[in-house]
Parts: sequence; C-alpha cells; structure tokens
Amino acid sequence: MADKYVPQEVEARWAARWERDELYRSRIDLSRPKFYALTMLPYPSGDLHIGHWYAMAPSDARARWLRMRGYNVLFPMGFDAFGLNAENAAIKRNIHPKTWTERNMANMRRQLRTMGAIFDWEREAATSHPEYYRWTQWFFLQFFKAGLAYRKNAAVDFCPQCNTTLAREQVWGEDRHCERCGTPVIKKELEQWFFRTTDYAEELLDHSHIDWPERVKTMQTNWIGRSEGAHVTFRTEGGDPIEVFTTRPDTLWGATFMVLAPEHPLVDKVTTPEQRPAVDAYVAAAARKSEIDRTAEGKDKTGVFTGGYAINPVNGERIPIWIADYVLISYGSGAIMAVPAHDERDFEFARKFNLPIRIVIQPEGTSDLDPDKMTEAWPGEGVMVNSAQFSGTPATASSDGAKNEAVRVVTRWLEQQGIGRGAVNYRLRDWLISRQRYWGAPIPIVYCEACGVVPVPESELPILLPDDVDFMPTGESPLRYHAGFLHTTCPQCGGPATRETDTMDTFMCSSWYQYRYLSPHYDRGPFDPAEGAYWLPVDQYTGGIEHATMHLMYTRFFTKAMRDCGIFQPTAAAAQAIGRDTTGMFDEPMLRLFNQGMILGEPREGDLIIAQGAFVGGKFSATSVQVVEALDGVPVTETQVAGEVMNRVETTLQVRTPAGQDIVLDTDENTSFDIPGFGADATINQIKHHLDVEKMSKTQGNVVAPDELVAEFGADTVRAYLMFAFRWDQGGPWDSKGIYGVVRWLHDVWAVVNEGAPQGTSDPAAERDLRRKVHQAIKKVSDGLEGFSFNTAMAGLMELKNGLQRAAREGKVSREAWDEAVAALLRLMAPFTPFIAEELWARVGGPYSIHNQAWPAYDAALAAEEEITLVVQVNGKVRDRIQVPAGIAEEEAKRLALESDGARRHMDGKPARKVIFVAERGMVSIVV
RNA sequence: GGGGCAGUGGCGGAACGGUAGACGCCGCGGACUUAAAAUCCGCUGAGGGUGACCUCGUGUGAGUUCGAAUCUCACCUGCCCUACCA
Repeated sequence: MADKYVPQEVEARWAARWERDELYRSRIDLSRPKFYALTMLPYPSGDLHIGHWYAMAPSDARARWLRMRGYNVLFPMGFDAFGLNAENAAIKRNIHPKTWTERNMANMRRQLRTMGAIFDWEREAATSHPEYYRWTQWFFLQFFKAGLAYRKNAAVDFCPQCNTTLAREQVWGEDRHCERCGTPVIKKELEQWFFRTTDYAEELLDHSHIDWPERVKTMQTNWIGRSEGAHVTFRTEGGDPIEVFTTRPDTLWGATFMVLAPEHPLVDKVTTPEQRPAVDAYVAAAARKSEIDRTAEGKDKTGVFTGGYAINPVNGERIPIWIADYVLISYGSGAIMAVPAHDERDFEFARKFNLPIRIVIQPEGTSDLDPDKMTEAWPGEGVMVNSAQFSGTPATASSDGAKNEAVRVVTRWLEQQGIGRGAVNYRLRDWLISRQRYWGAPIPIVYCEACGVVPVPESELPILLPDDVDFMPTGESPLRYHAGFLHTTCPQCGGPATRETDTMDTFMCSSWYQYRYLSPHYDRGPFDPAEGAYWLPVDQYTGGIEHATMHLMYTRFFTKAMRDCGIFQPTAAAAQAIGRDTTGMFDEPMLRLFNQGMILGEPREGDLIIAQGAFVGGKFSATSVQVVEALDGVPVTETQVAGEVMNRVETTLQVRTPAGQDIVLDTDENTSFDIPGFGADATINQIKHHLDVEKMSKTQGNVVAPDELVAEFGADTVRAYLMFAFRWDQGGPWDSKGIYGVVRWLHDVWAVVNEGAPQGTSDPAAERDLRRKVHQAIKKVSDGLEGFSFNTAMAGLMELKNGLQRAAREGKVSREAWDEAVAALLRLMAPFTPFIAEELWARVGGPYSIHNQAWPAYDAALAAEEEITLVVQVNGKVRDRIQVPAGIAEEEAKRLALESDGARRHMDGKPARKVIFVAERGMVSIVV
C-alpha cells in the first residue's frame, strides 16, 4: 500500500519548490513564440471569492496548456487597488484606505498562491502604488496635450451614496442606479474632466480585427448607437441659429413645431415675457427632477410653449418653439424639429397640446393618412407629399439613413442650399473621469489665477496622495480640505495656485494595466518598450461580461488614444528590430476575449420547525422551537406554528406553513431550541433558512469560501471541480455534493498510479486498447482546452482514469504500455491539477518538472477503433447494432445491414428503396 | 417598446444534421462491517414485457431531410442588455 493522498502536504511542498526554482518566471525568449494570457485583475476586497477562483483557475489551466505546447506564456496578476470600498472602510472603521488596501492585498496574494497558478509575481502591479499611478497621471497629461482631455460644466450623474459623479456607462438599469452600490443617481451641475471617447466612436464600432464574443460586440455597438441623418439649421425669429439632428430630413416639410431641451442655451432668449413665468417654472422643475422621477412619469409628455417662433429653412414657415424634457440636452444638439405625423413622440406631444399635424409621407397601398383621425404616427415607408419639389420621391424605412433615397436627395439639396449637411450622430458620450473621492489617482492639473488651467509638468509626477486627510462623505473630494495638498504654486508663473482635488475614475487605472504588467517597476515610461515589443498585444483575455460597455470600451479607447499620441512608437521600433510585423499591433489591446459565467449560491431547503407559543399582534411569539424531519399533518393553531424557515433576521424567523401562509415568528432569550445534533447548545444561530439560487452575498449567507475548500480538499480538487461542474461560459449554482466526484477521481488517480502497475502477462489487444484510450483522451482534453470546454476536458481525464483502473484490474498490459499511459495521464492532468500531477510524475520517475514537459502528441491512428458498432436504421429509426471491423467497405456494410435481424423485422419484407451508408458515423440507413 | 441569448433525466451537464443523455452528483440494490461512515460492485429518461424486444421522449406546433436536440418559420417560457437617442 502506498501512502495516502494528503493534498495539503503535496501542495505546500511543490509550491515552495516552484517558487524557489522560479519555475513560472516569464522572460523574453525570442526562440519561442509568445503568448500573453490575461485575466481581469481583481479588486482587493480582502478575501479571494470563489468567483475569483472560477475566473482564474480555468484561465490558468489554459495558459499552462499553451506553455506545455511550446509557447512562452505570460500570465500576470495584480490589483485594481484604488476605489471606493477602501474609502468607505476608512469612514466606517477608521482604517486608512492605504492600510486597508495593503492588508487586503497581502492576504489575497497569500490566497492566490494557494491556487497554484503560473502567475509571475515579479510582474505584479497594484494601481494604488505611486510607481503605478505616476503613469496613470502621465497618461492624463498626454491626452490633455493631444486635446483628448477637456473640462466642462455639465449636468452629470451623481451617486448620492458614493458621493461622487459617475460616467454614463456606470449608471445602470431602468431606475438609473449606480453600478457599484445600486443607489439611483441624481443629476448635478458640475465642472468635470472628460475624455473624448466620442472621437473614437467610429473606430470603436469596428470589431473586425478582434475575435470577441458576438454578445460583447453587439452590446458595444448598441452602446455607441450610431445613427445617420442630417444636421439642419433652423433660425429663431431673432436670427439665432438652432441646429437640430434628424435621421429623417425627408420629413422636414412636416415640421410643425420645435422642441428644445429645458437646459438648451437659447431657451432664455426665445422666451417671451408672457411665457416667462411658465418657462422658468418648467426649467426649474426639470432641473430638480432626478432621472428616476422622469422615468416614473412614464411616457406622458410634459412641456411649455416659450412664446418664441422659429423659421423652417426649407419653406420659410413660422413654427412655435416649445420646451420639453423628452428632448435630452445630452443627445444630438439638445433641440429637435418635431414632425408629429411621422414620429411617435412628437405625435403624442402634438395631440396633448393640440399642435398641428401635417402628413408628408403617404404610405402606398393603404388609405390616405388623415391628421385628424390618426391615432399614432406613421414612421414607415411611403412617398413624399406636401414637400415642394420633392413630392413624389419614394421614402423607404426610417433609420437607415443614406439607404433611404428620400433622405439622400433631400440631404444633398440641404447641402447645396447651405442649410444643412449629412451627419452621423452617436449615442456614446464622452467619458467623465472626475471622481470626488480621495482613494484614486489625483488629476495632475493646477488652477492659477493668472494662467488658468495648467498641467503639472511630467517631471513633478507623481502627485502623491497625502496620508493625513479627513474622510468625510461631503460630496466633495476630501483632498479639497487638505490645505497642504490644495495650495501650491503655478508651474508656469510661480504664483499662488490650487490643485485639482478630484481623482480619476478607477477604470482609468485598469485601462492600461496590461501594459504595466510588462515592467511594473520601469521608471522611464509606462512600460518597457523592449518588453512590449515581445509580448504585445494580449493574445487571450478572459473575464466577466459585466464590463462589456465599461472596462472593455475604455481599454480599447485607451489603446487607440495611446497609439495616436505616439506612445507605442519606441515599442514599434523595438518590435521591428526583433523582426515582428507591427501592422495593426497597437490598434486593439486584446485580440481574443472569452467571457466566463458566474457562480451563484447553492439553493437549500429551510429547516422544518414546530414552534409553541402564542400570537401577539400579527406575530407569533415562540417559547419553544423544535426542528423536525417532517411536518405530516401538524396543524397550525393559536398556540402552535409549523412550517419551513424561509428567512431569518436576527431573532425573527419567517416561517411558511404547509398551506403556504407566511408567519413572522419572534424569539427571545427565553425561547428554547431543540435542534438535532446540537443538544443543549442549540440557539437560533443553528436554524437553517431557505436559500434560493441567487448571487452569493454575505447577507444571504450563501457564500462559498475557497480557503475552507482548499483547507479541506486541496487546491487541485477545487480547481478541477470548478472546471468540471459548470459550463465555463455559463456558471451556475454551487453544489457542495458534486465536489466529492472530483475528490474520488483524484484519490483514484493517486491509487492507480502508485500501485496500479500490472504484474501479469501482457496481451497485445489489451495494450492496444489502453493506448487507444490514451489517444482518445489526448484528443478530448486538447479540444476541451482549445474551446474553453473545461468540463468535457475533465470528463476525458476521468474516462482515462477509468480505463487505467480497468487495465490494472485485468492485468494484461506490459509495464511499458502501462508506464506510457500513466505518463500521458499525468501530463494531461498537469494544467488542471498541477500539484498532484507534479507529485505523481516525480514518483514514477519523470524528470522535474512535469510543467516543463511537452503536451502529449495525438495520433489519430492510435485513437481509431478497430471494431465499430454499425448502426442500422430503417426509415430513420435505429433498429439494430452490429459489430463490424472499422474499415468496412460500403457494399459489405449495406449487405450486413440488410441482413440484420432488426432491419428484417422492420422492413416487413418490403424492398429497400434506398440504402445510405455513412462511413464516418458507422451507419447504414435503409428507406423502404 | 427595441435588441440578444437560452430551454435536453431528479440535478450539473454531453452530443461535426447520423446510436440522445458522455462524465459526474443524487437515488436504489448488493458486498465489506457488531454497526455506521468510507470504500467496492451493479442499476438508474418514462411506460410496457419473464425475455429477446416494443412504444414514447431534447419547451410547443409546423417545415426541410433517408435521418433534426442540432437547420428554417411561428409560438410559449426564462434570463441579459437597452430604452423619450430625434
């Protein structure tokens, strides 16, 4: 008997050895092809969540597999270490954000090391370290110099819980809540810094050079929201131009009024004295209203006439100017021409306020539209009418811009007349990067009374965060109240100046971390061009879908902006020097992307209880609570409650009776608890309440702690189970029983490798069979890794173990064949369960390290079966199965099929009309 | 309202248009044990039959095909994104 498998002992020993030998250092090696594998960096919340394991362990397995296939793999790890949690901890628990963050990172590093991933810790980067954020600030300055960073006063989304502004992408859902904390946002008028992401809208729409999931590409495309149309300039009666964007310039003759957003700069000017009180009131009300209030009112249109009029440039018509909050200042020009006949929103508004409706597109084949009788707008196809010389022009469906002939000819005419031009508009907004918080990279800008907005010279970076600040949630950056930080001198004139006290969005830090990993301590630039020349770009990125329109858009923007600022030039030169083709090398940060799913909490039945006591008010006050096996027929009376515990809040239980009624059950210190297994120690803490499938959260009590799993089963088991139990792209609810399948597998592998070597005489057929299983496994495991189908790869490993067990039991293979199979199994396991693979590899005498061995080569001839099951179908249904030699000829197969019992039974003596032979499937299909 | 994705045993999930349910969990039967746990062996989609076998079966309904979980159309259900975007 070999010793027992003790994963804790095996794993600790090899982890130390690998670290000592620097087995996973990634160094430039021009003799090998490079592969940059990257998984989204974690926020250092303090504990490594099972979700981190789920994201990282399979990515690591794939990186290891590529490594065994001869690639020089870089798979780095670091921390997205700035952010609000650290600051909230400071406010709540009086711990400095830096202390809190460093402590969490130290703990997470320790936890990450237990995973056995090939992270090269020499390349670790933490975004909150000055040597990192110095370069985040440097990027700001480069973008500022290039005109990509600007400051403007705008109504911005503000999270009252986080006390900071948010970028448009960070506001989610129907109620427009903060992506972080779920609180509905409010609007605030603030002077903020933006990046010109909209300058890159067109390029960001182009996903043709990246292999990313359709879903992500679609989400980004929708988010950018490109629409084609025209800008048309109307004029007020006073002569001020009002530019509008429209996707339907062909409906210009149907404009019967205009609508400005309440925030539009011309509102004040066009408003007549009589209308001023109403307009002012409406503007004030709109400003007070949060986005949710507007949504809560649904689509019920509100608005006020300004008293002013505009002139329609196509026909000189005088039309009234209204204001309404359904026109958004942040989209287009904040003003629209209203064509109620052909736009649903304008139609509703016109009906509500009795404004005229004029048909300018007449649909063909239906009865003529009648402005007085219509109940909805006609946004569809038709022929232009009432449109001067354009009447009669066919107008196809809306929103395809230039594909619509009417749009095309009208746009051309507008351009000739000088009253409009074809235009493309985007829903995408510029990226708001200012945050009114302390724990982020300070924006390197100084405000001087004499010189205005002055960028901090690069030589003065980093602008360090002061340690001694007061953490008060005021809605302004704590830095504003730090005199030493705030007051400075102007870099240009030397006069008194103040610093920008806002810090940068943490998405800015994570937009370029893939570059910092290359050389985290490099101090002559954001990264070492020599490293970049070899490793860039990222070949495979993995992470959650939730960043589709946030991080994944920002980092693409960042890379393109870096390219246009010339930041990659030294890297390109270095790349050319080592013979790389740099075409398109810096257009996209990550060439391939794969999204993993999420692990949810494990569902659970609540305890069944019978409680004695009495109803007090609406609640049941319990004197005793007993946990029972079943509730068969136990009645609910005035003094007794029976049911399943659905939830627990402190000392209160929510109980659902068998009849489906929910009862609130109060307990106190005098309540007695009788819970099997706990005896006199039983308290309310041992009562289990029902758990639905939900996201894991501490308040739900359904959190799975990877540390505990590792302590109990070992990292190999946890890694393997995470890869086996779910489709990686989908995730799903945790199942605490399923892990035992993987535990048994590894114990079996341990036993069969240590003591399975056969003693008996060898039989060529058995050896051939074992070798076939090995090669079938090589194929299945390799294909699984290639396609991120880790669960089927794991199934292949389990099947191979089953094959080895069987061969050991039967004892008919030679020692050579056995050793070959074991060596293959261990190498196939190495990416999944690196520790046990290394241990057993050493035990069977393999050279150190298994992780430096080549991936087993697949031989299709060896994997092929000698005998196959020929499936016989009659009229599409399987009627027989016969064993035949693998290379069977078509005629022979057909003959055997027609003669088979099953076929004869089901052909009823009728002749075969057609006989189809599918060689690669081993199948004959007979049609009668 | 718009867009996208997905529906397969009790469960997680397999299945290039070709043997549906690989692999595992749960469950059941048996062995071992004084007993239990662990372990090992066997069974495990539903229904029928002593049995060889037969019938049904991948959300529903049609279609294409010798053959459909897979392709096409319509519908139902669930999830995700988006939403007065002019």
